[in-house]
Amino acid sequence: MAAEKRGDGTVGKALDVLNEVAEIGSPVRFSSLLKTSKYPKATLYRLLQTLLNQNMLSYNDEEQTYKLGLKLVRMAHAAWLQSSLAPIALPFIDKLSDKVGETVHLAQLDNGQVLYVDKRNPSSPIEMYSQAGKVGPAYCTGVGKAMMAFLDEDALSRVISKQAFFKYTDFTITSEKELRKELSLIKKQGISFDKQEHEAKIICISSPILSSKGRVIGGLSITSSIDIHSIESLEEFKPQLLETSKLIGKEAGAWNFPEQNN
Amino acid sequence: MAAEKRGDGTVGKALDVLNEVAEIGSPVRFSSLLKTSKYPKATLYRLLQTLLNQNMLSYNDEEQTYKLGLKLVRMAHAAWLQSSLAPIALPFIDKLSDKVGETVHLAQLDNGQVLYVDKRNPSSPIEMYSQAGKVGPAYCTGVGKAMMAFLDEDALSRVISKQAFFKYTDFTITSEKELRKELSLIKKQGISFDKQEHEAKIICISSPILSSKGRVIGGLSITSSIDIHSIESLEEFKPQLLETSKLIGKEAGAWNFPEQNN
DNA sequence: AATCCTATTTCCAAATAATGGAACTAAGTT
DNA sequence: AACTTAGTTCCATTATTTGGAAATAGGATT
Repeated sequence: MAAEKRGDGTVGKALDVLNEVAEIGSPVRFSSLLKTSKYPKATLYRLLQTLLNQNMLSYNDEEQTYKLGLKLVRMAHAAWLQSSLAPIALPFIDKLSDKVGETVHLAQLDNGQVLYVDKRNPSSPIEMYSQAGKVGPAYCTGVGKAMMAFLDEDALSRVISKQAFFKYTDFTITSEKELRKELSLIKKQGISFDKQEHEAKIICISSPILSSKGRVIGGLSITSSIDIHSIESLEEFKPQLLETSKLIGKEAGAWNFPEQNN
Repeated sequence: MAAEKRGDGTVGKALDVLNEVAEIGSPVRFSSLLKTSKYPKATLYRLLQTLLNQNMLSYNDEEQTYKLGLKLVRMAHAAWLQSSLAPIALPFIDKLSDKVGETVHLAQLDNGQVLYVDKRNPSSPIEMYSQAGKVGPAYCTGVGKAMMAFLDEDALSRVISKQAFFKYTDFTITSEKELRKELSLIKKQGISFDKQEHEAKIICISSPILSSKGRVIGGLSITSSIDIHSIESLEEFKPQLLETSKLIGKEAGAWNFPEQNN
């Protein structure tokens, strides 16, 4: 279900194809791409060749498959440095991670999803799949809900419209109504929890990172497992979490970090 | 000094502009880009608009500046997963890092440079700037030299021609002749060292990761500082380093990891 | 408040590049 | 040898890109 972009000419089409390859997530053959592609054979073929030339894709001769190129990894590092909260938040996250000894995530909202932009592991990490660059759902993660709770109605409804409300676990929120109720509670409390809503056994406490004008610029969370913590014991991190979020927000202001989100 | 790609039409031009923004490394204004761009005003303008539309760039209204977009961070995560050695090498690197308690880097050659694709920090990290996605010079890093040493002459001369031979420290190798001498020594020993050649005080021991056919697919290093280790004490890691590299090479074979490099 | 900058954005006819149906090639199958 | 399937190339038509120039916006200066 690739997003359709209107009217960006050839560049748009090429990036469309690139996205398709990214979404498939594993090396793909031409014919396989052709089946789901909205472009005719010759066009798709040429777009792939161009992307290959540009090192945005790489091609495996033996298997005749295309996959994303390393050039993207390089570019993304630059993007991460100049466009994410991570470099600004780095020292604060290090400190928080040291203090609490648990997994810490830094996230931003991107196109209605949670984009993790940094992560700190404790010395003995719990098994969990997340990394910088990974995206996750907003409606059933701690950071996602924390950020949504502090959006203005306009931005919020845009974000909500993009939620899939897939029931990952028995505890996943699966309707807009439930979600909005939860969000207003979060806004009151200033903090959100993930009570095994996305992954079984995984719980977290999160807070939004707000700019000086009160606009959402990111989210911060401390994650653990029910084998180690209860929601109640996670709640003890609340002061440190809020303090760190505040410091990051202030620092971001000093760096003129932009506030818009979608 | 952006790489010129000829003949990829509009897509090539757009990616060229994207690269330019990436290389500048900080938010840029239109006029600033225009000065160094090979495209006329209106063309550059439209290319930027297209990239904005596609979320490859983001625009700061107040400052009127362009920077790389978060979409790149998302795509790169996918690229990292499907095109780098990192996912394959992950368990082996974790284990090595645990055993030696030092910083471990996993790198690949990309366009004549060292591209770091993964990194493990010890519990008490030394101060050092490197991350997944970061690139570094090949001629003066442990992993760079280890990988170069095992290239065939054809690939090697291509890579050497791309080296800048900038003198980072008093110990940096600054000529092709010196480098080739060093590389043949490395090939004999099966291991390379970085003796403060890139950053003062930073030393490392590295080995190449070879495919079953003996072709270079990556490099692995254990890094430390002269405050903690001598070159001699780093050398004690040699067996573990070689063992890990071998295991990763074998695993990569099982996964059909491609062997080409430039 | 009028004028002059300078930076950014829009316009449009000419130039160029992209398109895609169809034909072709290569590699495997019956 | 005939047939299938997958990938690549061709080329006249069509659509997009191009870029000089003009318009606009936002300061700064008088």
